[in-house]
This record gives sequence, structure tokens and C-alpha cells, in this order.
Amino acid sequence: MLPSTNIRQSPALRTLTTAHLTQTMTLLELDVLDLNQRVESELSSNPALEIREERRCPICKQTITNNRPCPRCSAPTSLSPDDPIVFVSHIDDFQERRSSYYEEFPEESTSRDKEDLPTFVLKQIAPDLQPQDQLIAAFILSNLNEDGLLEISIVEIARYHHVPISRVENILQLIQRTEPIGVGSPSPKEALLVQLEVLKETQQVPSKAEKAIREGLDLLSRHQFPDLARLLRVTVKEAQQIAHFISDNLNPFPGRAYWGDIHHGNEAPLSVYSQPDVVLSLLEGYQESPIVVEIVSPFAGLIQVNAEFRRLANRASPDNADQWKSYLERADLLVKCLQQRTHTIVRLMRHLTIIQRQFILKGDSYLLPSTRANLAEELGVHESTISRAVANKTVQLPSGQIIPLAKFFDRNLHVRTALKEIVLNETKPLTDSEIAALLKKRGYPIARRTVAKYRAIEGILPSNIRKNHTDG
DNA sequence: CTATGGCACGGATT
DNA sequence: AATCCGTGCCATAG
Repeated sequence: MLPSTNIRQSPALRTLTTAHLTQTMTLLELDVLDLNQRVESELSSNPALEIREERRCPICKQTITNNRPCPRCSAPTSLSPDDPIVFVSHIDDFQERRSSYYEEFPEESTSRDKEDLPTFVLKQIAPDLQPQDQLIAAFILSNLNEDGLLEISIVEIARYHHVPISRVENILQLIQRTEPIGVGSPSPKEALLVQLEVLKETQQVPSKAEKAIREGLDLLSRHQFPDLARLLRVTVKEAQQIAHFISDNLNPFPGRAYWGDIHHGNEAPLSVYSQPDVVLSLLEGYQESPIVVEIVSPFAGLIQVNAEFRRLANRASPDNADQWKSYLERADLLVKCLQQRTHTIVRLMRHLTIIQRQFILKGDSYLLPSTRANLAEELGVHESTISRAVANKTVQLPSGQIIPLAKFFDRNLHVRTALKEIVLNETKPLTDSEIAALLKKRGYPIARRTVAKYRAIEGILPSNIRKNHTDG
């Protein structure tokens, strides 16, 4: 607490220091989308802020005019696999690239040609519709966003085409049930529910899954299992299993259904996350490519205090000088906090990509256990800073998978994947003790009881119910 | 008797 | 201070 005696009368200074701390912290724990909202509202309410359109590539120092990310420009020089290329990109760059991915790799696993999502869907349903309804369907499909979600309301569609709402609803239901299932839903929640519904026809689904989606989607995506468990009145473990099931089998953004691991036809690791906060990728054409780290940031680096505004503020007449000044201070504060936020994340990610390169490239079993605490020590920041930086954020791996950043701090992921592998390769169902013994040989000395726990987390049934793996 | 899951405790992590 | 995690003990099911 600051001594109030020698603080200048202006309350602004006082709030500036404390506000700086609190705002830096709160901004740090927001994900891109929340931050985006926050920045936008600030931007519209504070005339001192402006967006600088031109940006400089942190590597080649040239002005970036188009949306091409810059790491490629510097690719030929200094390529050490252990030296990640880190840069900050605008959220729009990402959106842009996202849709271009979609066009570049329309589909490889199913018979889909170069057509885009709307055409793809329309072809499937057209035979079942009358010509008039085909028009409506086409209209609906043309209003999908990149995620395959509907951006306008049913009412609007009905009004536009002068047809009853129920008719639109029927068409929409048809659309939602075609591949990719859930397209045309107005929200991720709807999409998930439709998928669950369809899935229910062919296989068993956890009974509480629907409630989890309906009432606990928020908790679900934030991985707040204890809260979810309370909501569903089940144990935390069961809640985790339900969440596991949902993220394994359902996809809140149907338009992105074929992203990432195309090779696993059956269980594409789709995630409940949409917009990653960090995107990791590799340079094409290098077998030992450095990891390209792209920090997706709403406007950071772009947002600045309008210089003209600052000049005018200094010359403002005394009666409204305070107003000018407060705008200016708020703007400075925001800019500074944003910079600090990105700076922290950049440092964090650079470090992580160096330490966990193998994990990022090769997968779960290569994750080296580390804690936020010791990472904080290595970076010379406070633990809580790392905690906040990790909180609520997601990372897109080179494979296309989007995972929570917290997964980098999963202390036993590698053991669990070893366990999964053992069970996958077993010829007869092994008991927990036997598994424990095998794990011990691999250098994971854990108790039999713990094997049971891991099994539960991974959704592996107990040995007496597991059926034999008879390889065909 | 064997294999498993629930509960609860203590130490580590956040 | 709150939460997570690994483990031991014990009840239960087969």
C-alpha cells in the first residue's frame, strides 16, 4: 500500500500504479478472444488509442503489407532447430490463413474435390429438397462462417424468403445432420448437441454428456472439472471422462472438422477449442526445421497512443485538461499492459518450445514433466505470472491439433501414454498389477493403485471387462 | 482369493 | 489458501 501523504493530488497517478499491476495480471490470464473483446471496447471508448496498420516483421524488419506471416522471409539464414522463430501476429492474419488452409487441403480422406463447404453440403441434401427449398438451403449455407456455424438467425432467413419459420427449421435440421455433422448450427453448443444426437443412434454415449453440454459448456471448455462434477452431480473423475468423451468425439466447429490429423480416420483428436492463442508450425522443406511460434494477439504491437492526441492533450484548455489527461493515461496503461502480456507469453513460449521440442513434434509420450514453478524460476519471474500466462490458453501444434497450454505441465502424461500403449498392444487383458510391473520396467515406478487411476482418466476399462485384442 | 474402485491423507503444486 | 496427485487401506464383486 502506498503512503497517501506525498502522492500528488491527482488520483490518476495513484490508480495508475496499482491499476498497472492489476491490469497486467488480468490481461495476462485472458485468452485471445476475451482480450480481443476487451481491447475493442477500450478502443471504441478511448479516442487516444489508435491502430497502426503497418507492422514490421520482427525478423527481417521490413514492413509487412499483406497477410503473409514473416518467418518464411528469413528462412534461408540462420536455421538452427533449437532456435525457435517467435513472432506476434494479428488475429486476422490467423483467420485469413485458416480459410486458406481450408482451401488448400479441402479433403483427402473423403471424396471431396475442390469444392468449398457450402457446395459440399448442398450436394448432399439437394436431392431431398424442392427447388424452392434448395434456394433457401443455399442461402443458409452462404451465411456460414469459417467454423461452419450459422451467423444469422432463423427468423431473418424466414423473413428474407417469406416462408414460415418452421420450414426453415426443417431445412436447417437436414443440413445439420449431413457431413460434417452439426454444420449450420447457430452456436458451438447446438453443434455439439446435434452431433451427440446423431452419435447416440449408433453407439452408447455417457448419459450426462448432454447435460454437460447444455449447462456446463463453459466449464467444459475451461476444463473446470470439479465445477462440472458438481453441476452434474458426479465424481470429478466421471466428469473428466465425460469431457474426454466429448472432446474425442464431438467438434464444436463443424467447418473445421477435417483439420489437423487427417490420417486418423476414426478418432481425430478434435478439441473443444476454437481459436488458439499460439500457433506452432514448421517451415516447409526442412527436416530439421526450427519451430515457428506465432503468438496470436488481437492488436498488440499494432495498438498505440495517437501521437496527435498526445500533442493536443498538452495544449488542452484547463477546463477539460483532466479529461484529455485521463484518456491519455488509460491509453498508455493499456498499451503498456498489452506489451507486457505479449512479452511474457513470448518468453514463455520460446522457452517451452526449446524444452519440449520432442513433445511438440512427436507427441504425448515425449513430454518432459515440468512444473510452472520451476519454469518460473528458469525465466526469473514469479510463479503466479506463469500460472496466469498459462491459464485459459490454447496452442495449435504443427499437427493441427489444438491443445490447452496447460497440457505442457501435465506431470504424468508420458506415463499415461505408455500405459495406453501397453494396453493397446496387450494380447490378453492385463491386470493393473501386471501393468504396473511393465511400467516399472520402462522406468515408471508407480503403484498399482495409480495404474487404476490412470486407466480411469484414459477411459480404459478394467481388465475383467476388457476384451481380447485379436489382431486380424 | 484376486482385482478393482471409493475414500481419505499428506505432500507437492498453483 | 486452495487444489491436485499418488498412495494405502478397506469394502465389494466375481
